[in-house]
Amino acid sequence: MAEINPESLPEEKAPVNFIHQIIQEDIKNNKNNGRVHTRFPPEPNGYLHIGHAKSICLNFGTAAKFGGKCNLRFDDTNPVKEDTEYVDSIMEDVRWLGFNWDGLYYASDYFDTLYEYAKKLIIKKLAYVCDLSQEEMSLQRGTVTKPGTDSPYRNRTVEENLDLFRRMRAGEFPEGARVLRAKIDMAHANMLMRDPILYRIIHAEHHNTGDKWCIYPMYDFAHGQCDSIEGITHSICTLEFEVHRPLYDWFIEKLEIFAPQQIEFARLNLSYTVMSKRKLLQLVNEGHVNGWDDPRMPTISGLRRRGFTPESIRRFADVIGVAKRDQVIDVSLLEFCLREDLNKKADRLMAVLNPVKLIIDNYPEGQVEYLDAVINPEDPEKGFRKVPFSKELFIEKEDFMIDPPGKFFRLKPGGEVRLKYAYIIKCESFLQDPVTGEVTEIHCTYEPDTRSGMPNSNKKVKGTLHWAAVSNSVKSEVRLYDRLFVKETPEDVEEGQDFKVNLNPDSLKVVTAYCEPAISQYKPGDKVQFERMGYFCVDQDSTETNLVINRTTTLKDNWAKIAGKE
RNA sequence: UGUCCGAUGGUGUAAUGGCAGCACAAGAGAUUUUGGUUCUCUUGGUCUAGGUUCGAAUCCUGGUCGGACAACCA
Repeated sequence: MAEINPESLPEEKAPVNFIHQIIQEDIKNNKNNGRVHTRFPPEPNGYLHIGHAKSICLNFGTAAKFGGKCNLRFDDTNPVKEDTEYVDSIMEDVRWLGFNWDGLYYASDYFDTLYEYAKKLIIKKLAYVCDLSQEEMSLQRGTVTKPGTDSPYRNRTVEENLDLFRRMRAGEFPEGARVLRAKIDMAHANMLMRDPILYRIIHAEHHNTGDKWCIYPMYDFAHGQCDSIEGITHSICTLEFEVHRPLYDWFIEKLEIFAPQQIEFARLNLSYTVMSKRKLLQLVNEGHVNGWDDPRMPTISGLRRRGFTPESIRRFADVIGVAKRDQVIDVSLLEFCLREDLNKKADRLMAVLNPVKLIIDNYPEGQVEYLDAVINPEDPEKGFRKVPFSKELFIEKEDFMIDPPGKFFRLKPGGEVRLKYAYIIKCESFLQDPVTGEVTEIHCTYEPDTRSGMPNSNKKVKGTLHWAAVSNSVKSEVRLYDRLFVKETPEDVEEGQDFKVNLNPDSLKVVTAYCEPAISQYKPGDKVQFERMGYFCVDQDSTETNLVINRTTTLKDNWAKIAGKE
């Protein structure tokens, strides 16, 4: 059984996407005895990305919704591109997203059956061995507006075809020497029906079948039949396979086997990123990112490392919907789903990422107070943590301005702000670097009776700042990630350029942050909110002595908007 | 100059011949010891021209625009 996610289970009157409408109708008509069986069929030639997550949620979610089953099947028909590294990562990602497959299969599990299917077509005079070279075949295929011409090998006898095909399998011919083709119609308006290739010779080791085979079925000759063998009732796939459907149906009909129903939907596109495996591979290979799980990548493993939760991704998949028109989803919707989830779950902590020293002149030298701070205001049951407060603190440089604009309600000369969970302070003076003018030290006084919880703590001040004690903080390496591309559509480039010109040079900035001691209790993968700064997670690169933290995303920042307008 | 698919606010997605709704984004306000959260409100849409109908986003026809298809890739 595919795991049921109660949150994504639609309400009685919730809108139903067109695929679920079709399935509801099928169940009503008792098609397949009301059985619903889907599958997620990746090729193990790369890592899964957020686009795959949409498909995974759709397939597993559909099975769960209708009490059906969902398989995981690796469509591994091309040994030169595939690898067990990818198989492992795909299984990990699917599980992490929260799904459990019913059957785990490989297209290569069916190579024997597929071989028999091919022979059956030969016997039915519906397939032939063709000796044309790749170039010749491409020439004879015609174009979308011109019909192709028949291969001179099209009318070989059944016996000759059977013999040649057997010898292809036996390894008697070099790679590329011959192929097995379907005999359909070289003048068909659908190019895919112009005698497509069924089998080709590849003398390569397969990650699953080793050296058992030297001929491999084409995806088109494998995919539909694999679905059929597994009894898949609804083969949900992306739009580009719509033109393949007549071919799949042709195989099913001629082979006289169970007929799954293929339904196509629009693949996901996200603004400010690229989604094709080829481009992602390029980013990895050329070192623009640090591997498939780089937190800037739209891969599942990248999002996981960035600090996304499976819940937020499932919610996203639910919210974007399913339809047949091309969709480009604004990345802000993904961020919304993320914040919505993290806001409920993430423990609050204070950390200063861009520090400037603040000294409270009238606070006793050497004194340390341990103040109570709420762990998560959205989840009061989590209680409190202790934060050490003392005379010398760090605050964010951006929280102090010498001559601020009107709506700035942070710290300024002569101004008052609250230090969160602590006291109200007043800025008395500040020191500047004589050369750069940069503020190097801020001097304040505090009002002892304004500590949080004290009677006078209700005093109204405009701003509240987070802070960290100079001598009681944990230093950590914080990786500030931003979107990977500066352009909404990275592929949108001028003649002669490619998508990489739109790479964001500032997609990663590394800083040293001062964090309250409570950070030490969190382990790689744990998620927290640094108050006023954003959501962060502990990275796997952390060691005993060097804590590494990723910024998952900033908080929604209205001040940035106001400041930006001025 | 082919075949197939598609077209609803900025972005997505509903409405299945009967009041064009929802989410994100954007804008205004309230609350707030996170310029977060929460709450209230606002702006803004049926590609186009005909036809069928009492009534069309929905059905029909033409056009326009977008996408897919000519790998021994999937």
